[in-house]
Amino acid sequence: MKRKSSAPTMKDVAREAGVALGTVSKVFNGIPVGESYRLRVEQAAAKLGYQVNSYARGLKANKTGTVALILPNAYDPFFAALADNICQALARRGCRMLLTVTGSDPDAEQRCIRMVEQNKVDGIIGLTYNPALEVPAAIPFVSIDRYFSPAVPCVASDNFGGGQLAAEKLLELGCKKLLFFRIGTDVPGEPDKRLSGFQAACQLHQAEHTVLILNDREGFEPFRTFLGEHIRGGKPDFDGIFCNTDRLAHHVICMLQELGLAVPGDVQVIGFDGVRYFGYDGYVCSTIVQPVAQLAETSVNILLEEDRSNLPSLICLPVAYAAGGTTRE
Amino acid sequence: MKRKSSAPTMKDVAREAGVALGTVSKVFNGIPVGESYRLRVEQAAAKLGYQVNSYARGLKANKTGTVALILPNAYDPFFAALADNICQALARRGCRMLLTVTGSDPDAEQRCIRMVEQNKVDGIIGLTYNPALEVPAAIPFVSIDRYFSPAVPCVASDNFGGGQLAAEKLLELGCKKLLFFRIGTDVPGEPDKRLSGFQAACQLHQAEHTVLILNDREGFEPFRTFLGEHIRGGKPDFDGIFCNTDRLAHHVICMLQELGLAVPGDVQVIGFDGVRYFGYDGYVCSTIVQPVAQLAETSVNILLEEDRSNLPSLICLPVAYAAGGTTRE
DNA sequence: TTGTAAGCGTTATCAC
DNA sequence: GTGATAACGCTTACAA
Repeated sequence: MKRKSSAPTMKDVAREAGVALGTVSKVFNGIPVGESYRLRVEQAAAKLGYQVNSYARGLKANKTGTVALILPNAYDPFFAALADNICQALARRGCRMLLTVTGSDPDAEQRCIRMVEQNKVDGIIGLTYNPALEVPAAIPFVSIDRYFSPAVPCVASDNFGGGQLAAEKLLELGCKKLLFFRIGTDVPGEPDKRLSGFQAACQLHQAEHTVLILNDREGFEPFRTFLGEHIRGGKPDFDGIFCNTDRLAHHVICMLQELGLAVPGDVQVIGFDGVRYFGYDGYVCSTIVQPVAQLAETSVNILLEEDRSNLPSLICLPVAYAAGGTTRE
Repeated sequence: MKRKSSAPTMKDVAREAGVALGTVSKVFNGIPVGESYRLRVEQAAAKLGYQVNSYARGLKANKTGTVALILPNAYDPFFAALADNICQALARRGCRMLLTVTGSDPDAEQRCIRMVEQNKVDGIIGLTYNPALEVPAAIPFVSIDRYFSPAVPCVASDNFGGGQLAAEKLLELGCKKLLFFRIGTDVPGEPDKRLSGFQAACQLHQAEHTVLILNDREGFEPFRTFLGEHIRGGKPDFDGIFCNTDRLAHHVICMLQELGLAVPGDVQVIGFDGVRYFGYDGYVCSTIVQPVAQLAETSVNILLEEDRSNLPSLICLPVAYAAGGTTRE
């Protein structure tokens, strides 16, 4: 019988191995130690099932090997993929991930930050919508999709390039009259650039285009109304739609079909995000795919970068077009 | 200027407030203390932006307010919903969630367990496929969807009831010849009961039914072959299919359509899980909905239960049928 | 009631 | 290269 019932400590290992406490510590920190000692310690540790207590270690070393990820939610396919990839990227670096979801509530976002602050995490990766969010200067912070200030590194997809790409693809596929649809929050963010890129490409190619932007709380119905109003004699005024997100694209496609239009026959639709059925099957629609894995990897790399004196303030990662059945190939 | 550059400690607060260290501690632990003292402490803490260091606290109290969730991945819509709901349920109880993903790799699962063991989490919720998984007896553990032993509480949907419900719905909707399709792991788990329930209902109603079970690594193609072989003259040998998961249902529906059959016109299909488009839009198909929120809430409640002497070994939560366009209503 | 002091498990600094 | 010893920030008896 070992002492109490609690987990074995370094002291136990030291006693078991017949060495000093400090020696055990060195073994577990990769600090050179006599071969015979190391073996004795390792055997004793294995025998006792010893695990270093990372809290005690964190208390002393002021590093905990834990990073917090703050997300609006974990069920949205894009966020879910992000969480998954970030978790893996962190694991590769020997870190654990604390996940908090905010429900897009600014107060909850601030609470989450405070909560993880207590936990002495080594860093925070946040995808947030609180325009007044106070990020603690003491903890490394990386923002995804939202630029705060030069001091806070932001990692995002090349949203501008993605918007361009979408427009060019539609034109290349024969579309003559384009539509841009967007629905979302008022809080400015990198994704806003999708429209800019789209417009830039349209201008460059002198393509007719219309823009419709809605706020979250208005719901999808105004799009239906708009679409309905622009169909004359069964044929639409437009033949290509770029939607700000795959989710919107999906809704729009359903609306078009309900209105009797064929996709991609009458109208071609491209979304944004690269959402797949069940997370890993085919694309839900033709789309501009965000490089989720690179987004994750990059965020983690920047967050864990030792030299924080010279970090980029914005990194945009390349997107790619993927056919998903709602464009004519 | 405060001392170093590091975060303020209780000692700083005590000095600032002009009280003793112990008093500050009491204030932050809700232990009664003189009103005037409490105010002084609170003001000082606010002024300094003090946050209790939960690692130091955990070191002493042996409670960290952190729970680990071990999942095969975070991108599968069901797992993602689970992660989201468990995160919320934990937050409601003042706990944080450490998320680890294993890629369904048994070794990775064991590694995750060891990793979180180091972190002195207050408990572990696991959805795992390692049949030989060693769950540490010292840490409260709740298993989702897989029964280990009477000592390890398992929380699951009422899979048997769900299977029954699916069969009954199909029969009620006029199906005469039923099919059960399943694809998945060999590791036994609660979801296996979906078939048992389905068969029980078929027997009860004396309904013809066929069962096809595949292993993950065989892919979906055998289903296509099977379906193709059972269509004569454009009409199928069957008119109702219950698929083990919504994902399988989705693939089957695509196959049926490719084979020229109408869903739900010629064949009705019911899946299992309750997967929604983009996590919160409509159901992907008619389905037996798992009560994800209750699954999460229940797991957390059992995990955090103080009295661990008398825990249930298996809890099954009620499922519900939801129409999703692949059945005739 | 308030203040004091002894740890919790590690790491880091020294003498040996 | 090894082994005492003093922190790290907090909780908690216990003494004032």
